[in-house]
Amino acid sequence: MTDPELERVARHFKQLGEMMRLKILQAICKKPLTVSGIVEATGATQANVSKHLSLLAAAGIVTREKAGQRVYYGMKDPLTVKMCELVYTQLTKSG
Amino acid sequence: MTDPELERVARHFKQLGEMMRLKILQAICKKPLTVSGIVEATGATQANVSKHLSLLAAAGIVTREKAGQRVYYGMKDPLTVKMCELVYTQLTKSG
DNA sequence: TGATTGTATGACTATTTAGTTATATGTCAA
DNA sequence: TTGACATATAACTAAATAGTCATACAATCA
Repeated sequence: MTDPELERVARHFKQLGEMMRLKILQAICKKPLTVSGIVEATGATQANVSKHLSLLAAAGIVTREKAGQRVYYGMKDPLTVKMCELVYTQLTKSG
Repeated sequence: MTDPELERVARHFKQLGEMMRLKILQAICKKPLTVSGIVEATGATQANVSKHLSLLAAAGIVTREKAGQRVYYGMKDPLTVKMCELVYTQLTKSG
């Protein structure tokens, strides 16, 4: 890969390198949730969740769909969840 | 996953979320290289490469093997390279 | 031994960014 | 309209960390 390509891949991984964001992804991995739903699921503040969702959406990791005054966020690519599981089993395997 | 588990997964992804480290991984993904070999391959300074390698080793992403005064670093798990490729195709797919 | 080479590390700076607070924006109901 | 609710964002603080420079440590060779 060229440097710009590596840069993009790194930026993608960086988004997955924050526990709060993984928590958010875990909350929406089954089905899309509203921001307040995610707030409730994660226990984080609304502002913090909203900020993380903006980053995740900008990175193309989550989808965003307005429904009235609510906004539903969902997983864009099932591969992301798979990757988290892969890393998890990889970690538990090596102790 | 529990919070501590998510924390570990996040920490792992965070290591992959830096271009310089991806560059290093790309350099050693075929076969292990010495630190100076990686320095040459990446163009980074020796101190910087060494620091990143310490982090990667601590995260269990690379292997470390001394051979005389040289130290060979290699990929610990081929899955890591697969993941990078997955993200790359995922990104190029979505533009 | 001393000199040299390969690797690691401590101290420092600058940058990035997670989280908070307060507020703005947008949407619906009465 | 007004009021209530849902989401986004600006300003800020504090913490983490990439990169640099100098130097320490370790292993080899003359």
